[in-house]
Amino acid sequence: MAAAARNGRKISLPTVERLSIYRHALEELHHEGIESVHSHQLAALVGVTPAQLRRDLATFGTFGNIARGYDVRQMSDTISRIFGTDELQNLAIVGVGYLGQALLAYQGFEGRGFRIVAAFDVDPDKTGRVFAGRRCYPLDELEEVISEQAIRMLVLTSHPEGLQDIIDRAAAAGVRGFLNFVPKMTTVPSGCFIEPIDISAKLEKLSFLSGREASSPTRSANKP
Amino acid sequence: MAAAARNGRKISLPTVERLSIYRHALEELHHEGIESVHSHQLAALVGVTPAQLRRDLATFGTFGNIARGYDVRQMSDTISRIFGTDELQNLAIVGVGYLGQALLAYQGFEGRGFRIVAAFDVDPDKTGRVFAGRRCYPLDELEEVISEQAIRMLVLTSHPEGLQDIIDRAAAAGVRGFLNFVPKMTTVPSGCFIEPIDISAKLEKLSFLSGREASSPTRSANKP
DNA sequence: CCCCAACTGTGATTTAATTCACTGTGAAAC
DNA sequence: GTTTCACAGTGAATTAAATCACAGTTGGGG
Repeated sequence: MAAAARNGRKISLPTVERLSIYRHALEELHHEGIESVHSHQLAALVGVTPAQLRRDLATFGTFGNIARGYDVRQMSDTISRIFGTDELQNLAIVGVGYLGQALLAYQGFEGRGFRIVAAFDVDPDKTGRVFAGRRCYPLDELEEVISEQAIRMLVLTSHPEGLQDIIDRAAAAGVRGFLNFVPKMTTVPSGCFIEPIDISAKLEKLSFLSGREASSPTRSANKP
Repeated sequence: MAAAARNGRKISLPTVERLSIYRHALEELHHEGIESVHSHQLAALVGVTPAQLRRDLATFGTFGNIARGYDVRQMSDTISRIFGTDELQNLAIVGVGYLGQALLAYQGFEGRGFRIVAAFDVDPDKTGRVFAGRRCYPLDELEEVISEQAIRMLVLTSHPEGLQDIIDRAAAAGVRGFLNFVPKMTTVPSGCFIEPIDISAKLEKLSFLSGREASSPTRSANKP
């Protein structure tokens, strides 16, 4: 059965991160009309070893038919269920600058189980307006809108000032996850999670890797 | 001495990633006028253990004065040198959509050692125009501009179609690093590096973490 | 001038992640 | 029906990362 052992089992974060990659590859296979796939095929596609793929999946239960391999559709659905994205989750964006507007315009979230339902900003020129179909609220109404629209996660693209306060208020209002593009040190209350995305840091990593003269890469972002 | 052991030593990628965080915290300390810092102070600031911080730094040589701790300015400079961002590195953006324009408008890269000098797009309505001070070239001129402007890294925000071809051409023209926002499986020639940023994947991770009911987080993005 | 306190750098240890290697299974071939 | 083959799942082994714990050092205080 595909039922995942989601009770208090110890699940490593690297595994969860790879799950996203697997699911993405499975979606592509599904689009190509492929219905089942073997561990070594999928592993080659995403650049991991077959053993690791099998180990990752085994964390959540047993999926595969021995002779047919893994059912593409079923495995994709199961991963969605593990993520909790089998039903659309409501997000809001804090900070309607260039990046915020880019995210509001991005069409790819719904296919991954997320829906941006609101935006917030301090700028009175922006509040009240509608961006890509979503209303921009003043920050005063943060708690109210979070509660009304059942917002589970916040995407932070605002200015650094007052960021910590926004996080604390949102957490108190029931938000548990924060995706943070703002290069600023923050903390979240226990039970909440924050995932920083530091674009400059990624560039620094690339610069570091590129800089060492064509020596053996310790580990690359893809297969060597 | 602060001279780093940058000869063929084995350096773990997790360490390099934390270096970005350390440097960022050091910049903040520098702004506050603080000149030296002890491992336990800096460690607390960024959410790692003092031992890990010391171990990370020791990878690159020996920095610290035992009684004064680490010299903020010197250590920040040393990290820049390790990254190779002590001199500005030229970047170009491929794909001048919402995200591409947001990155072009972002003011924070120069302070981290990066300068966007050009943009590329397929759309004839965009090529020839200037976005936030940078010219947008047609993709035909990719090799030419890379070579003329000494572009070391590419930021990919285009449509998935033709992405692999762009990577291959850019790599042949001398680009060694790619920051990829496009949710598409790609490969790079050996000696090149690609760093994917999958925003939806980060949201999935957050959703997974939030979903498990307030149980002990296996590991969080910040200190527990 | 010498002792004390506190810190860095690092060998040793522990913990986590990955890979290896084999077992049992199920479908297909004959 | 039986044999064969290839694969999923998994304990065991290996490798990598993080933590512990201490030796050696340096500045400050008496």
